[in-house]
Amino acid sequence: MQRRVYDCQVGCPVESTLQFISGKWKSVILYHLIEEKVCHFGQLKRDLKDCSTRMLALQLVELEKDKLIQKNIYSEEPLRTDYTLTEFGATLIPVIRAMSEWGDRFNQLNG
Amino acid sequence: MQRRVYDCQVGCPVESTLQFISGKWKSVILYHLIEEKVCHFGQLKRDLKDCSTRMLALQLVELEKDKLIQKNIYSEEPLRTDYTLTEFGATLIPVIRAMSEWGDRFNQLNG
DNA sequence: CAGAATCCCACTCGATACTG
DNA sequence: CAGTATCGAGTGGGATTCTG
Repeated sequence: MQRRVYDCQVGCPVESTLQFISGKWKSVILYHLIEEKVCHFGQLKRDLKDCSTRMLALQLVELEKDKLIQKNIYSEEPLRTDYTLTEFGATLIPVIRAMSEWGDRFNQLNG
Repeated sequence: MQRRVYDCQVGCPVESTLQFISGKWKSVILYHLIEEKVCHFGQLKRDLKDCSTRMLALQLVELEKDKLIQKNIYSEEPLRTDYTLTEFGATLIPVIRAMSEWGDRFNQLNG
């Protein structure tokens, strides 16, 4: 689950952005976090039907490393965790929003 | 270079969008086409420094299959081709724009 | 519930060489 | 110039099992 290496010396802004959101499920995860504010692991697991447990965990780790999301652990039984956007992650809202709006329109036109 | 399989029955709009732009270099190619209107193969090759010839060709084929871009062939010597956005491809401009704007801001703040 | 660890195959994708 | 063809190493990522 390496982040892709884009050459950002040349300063291509799209490549810069991709470094953060190009992971297989990252933008979908961010989308759900934007819509639902707070998400548990199992909930994301259900939302992302085709994403394996392993993949979900890996993507969450990377998003957290990149400071886009924050993981909150509650030491209860049973174990409980949730994820929220950080302030930095929230700066991506316009990007994710643009993607979801395009997808919504596409879905409307194509059933 | 398969397009990724996201479950779009559930209608996640972000997944719908990703079906079109999640290829490794697709959004970067679209970005250059938006900025420069018309691009030749060799020009894109130079712009996308870390993208191999093979990858560039594959991504262009997929973008064309998806009707996002149009390939125009001129039977001259030497061979000449160029690529432009289709109308459908142009509907993605807000998405790509959002990505490039975020990347611009990020690059400013981080050198 | 929320993940980490292992296994392992299919596919990705770069390098190289070739074509019209 | 604008690609295609072939080869092969590397890894992405699913399935499964295990832990606290």
